[in-house]
Amino acid sequence: MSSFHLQKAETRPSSYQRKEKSLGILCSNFLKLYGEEGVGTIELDDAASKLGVERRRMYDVVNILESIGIIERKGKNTYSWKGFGEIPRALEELKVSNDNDNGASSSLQTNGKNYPLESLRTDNRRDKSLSILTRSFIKLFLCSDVDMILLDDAAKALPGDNQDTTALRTKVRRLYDIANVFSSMRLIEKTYCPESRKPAFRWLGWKAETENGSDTAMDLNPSRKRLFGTDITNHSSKSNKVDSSTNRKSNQKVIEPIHKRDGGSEVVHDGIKVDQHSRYSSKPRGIVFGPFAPVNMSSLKAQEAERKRVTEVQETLGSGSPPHYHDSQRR
DNA sequence: TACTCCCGCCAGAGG
DNA sequence: CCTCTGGCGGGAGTA
Repeated sequence: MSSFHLQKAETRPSSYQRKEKSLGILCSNFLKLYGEEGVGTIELDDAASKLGVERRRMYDVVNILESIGIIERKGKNTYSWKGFGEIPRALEELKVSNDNDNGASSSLQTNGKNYPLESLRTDNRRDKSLSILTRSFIKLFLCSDVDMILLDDAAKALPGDNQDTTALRTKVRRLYDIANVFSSMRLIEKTYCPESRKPAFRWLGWKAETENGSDTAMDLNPSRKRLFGTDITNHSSKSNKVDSSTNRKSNQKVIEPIHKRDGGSEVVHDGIKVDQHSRYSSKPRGIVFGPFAPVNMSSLKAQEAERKRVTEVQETLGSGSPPHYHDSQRR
């Protein structure tokens, strides 16, 4: 690993708040930062420092965003900005892509090494599971008529060994990561399953935003569920994958647009308010930086200072050789 | 308690 | 060997 890690529990500012460091916020900041301005090239290390996060996190965001077509990997450490306009295209492709069948099917686990749908030719034979999982997750919505999905169900439905509970747990963690960034983009939204009361996610789709605010619903009619992947030729098997100890019944048709979305101006996703409108409008303003990020991204000074500070801290506790991080940071 | 999901270790790929 | 990637899951933060 290259960059400095640190920010161990004991060094975190007492004001530390986990939520401020969520992938969703990082994603929002990232999009605002590169969103407009003809910034064509994105350097990961540069982005990491500008956004005040460790490099590792950039890989998460970048891999998810690439699945949506917003950016494209150019090479080591560099990505190019494609734009939000690519989203509809990317989604359409996912919708139609005829992989080893999208998620939802039970048949595709090649024993031994569970193998996720890989086609998605996008680019080289890169098996980034997060990318694959992201695509599969999206396809779950686009190629079926479900209105909302429980991540646990999604994990079971998506490619992989759904027998291995540990693997499932890990997959669910990843889905949370993905859901976070998509929620921040308002591509999906969190809700609760009417009957089970359990947390679930609903697909909102991407709506092109026209200058004057009028949006052009792209693949979703406000509060009109059905219509989702309904006519996609190849969605064939979408249901199945049911059962599950606790709540069998799994996804499929949970319908009932409880929280009729749209209308509202801001939605709360995990307590974080997302401004529906001014999203990525223009000018990288309103960026929400993490706890130790610079206050104003244009001032590299602040960043440098921060970095220096961080380095110091690192040195300070250098000799210690912390076998295990996650110490405490009790309450 | 149940749900979230950040954090960073570390293996593997690339150069 | 070094740097870049990113799988992975422990366990802390939240609701």
